Amino acid sequence: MRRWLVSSPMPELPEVEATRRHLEPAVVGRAIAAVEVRRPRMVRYQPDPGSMSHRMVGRRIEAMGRHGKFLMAELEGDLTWVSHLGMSGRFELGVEGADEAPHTNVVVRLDDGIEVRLVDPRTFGFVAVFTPDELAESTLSRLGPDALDSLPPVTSLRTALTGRSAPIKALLLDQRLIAGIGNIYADEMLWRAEISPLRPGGSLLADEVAALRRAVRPVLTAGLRSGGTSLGDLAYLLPDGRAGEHMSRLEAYGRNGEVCRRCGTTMVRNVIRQRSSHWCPGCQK
DNA sequence: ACCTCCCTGGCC
DNA sequence: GGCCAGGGAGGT
Repeated sequence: MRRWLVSSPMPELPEVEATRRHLEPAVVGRAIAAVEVRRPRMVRYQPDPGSMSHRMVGRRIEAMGRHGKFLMAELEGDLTWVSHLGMSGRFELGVEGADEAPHTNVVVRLDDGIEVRLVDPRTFGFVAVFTPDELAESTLSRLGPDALDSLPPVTSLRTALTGRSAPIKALLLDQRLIAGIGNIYADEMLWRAEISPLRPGGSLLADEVAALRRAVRPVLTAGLRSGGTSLGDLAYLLPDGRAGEHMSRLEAYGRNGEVCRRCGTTMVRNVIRQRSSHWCPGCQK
């Protein structure tokens, strides 16, 4: 199981997007035949948790979307099946009756016998099915623009950061500002933009905001290339123990005590808002 | 705007 | 045996 932690990153935006691409062809157009909730805790923010299965069974899945780190399947009848992978969740596709991974907590069986399985040891992830009203009151409606698909222009970002005294690292993680940036990739973006995670958001100069903005897409797409690859064949990757590539490509996250690949300074780690930050005091100002 | 909690497996 | 990882909700 150590292989999972080493070779495959947390389910941040690139991994969630890879999941969406993996699931989409299997689920869109199919009807839901059965839902099995083995860990009730995984069903959350649902007016009546027991009703989730009832809301799902018999409905066709019309589309598969993503906003930030949330996955959304549009169900016929104006319902939205929302899921979040938390920090240890993943979706697996399997044939009914075939081997399943430990911690398979929710199983959604489609009308062709394919199962969509939510595997999540730490159960920080969740699923729910919302009506339009419930969706409008949920966290999803308060998410900022998606970091990958609709990153705001520099001027909007500057406005959003004006007067903010919180460290830029904390603001990057605030899903209401930009949706989809998690702890690993926030550190990568700040390294790339050569900005210290401790800098108050409002202190960033115009060209620094621009540099940070320019760092967002490359970092996420790099993660999508390698993380997506690992995710796609994860079922084979785990038993074989083949190492994924993504961790070795990170420039900041987990590199405290190691030498910065840009300037040679020893990198450091400190805790910002209860989250670990990894950065280079030599070139990140 | 901040802190605490949730949860499990890996690791010391 | 105890600590650590962390996204997001809830409380103050």
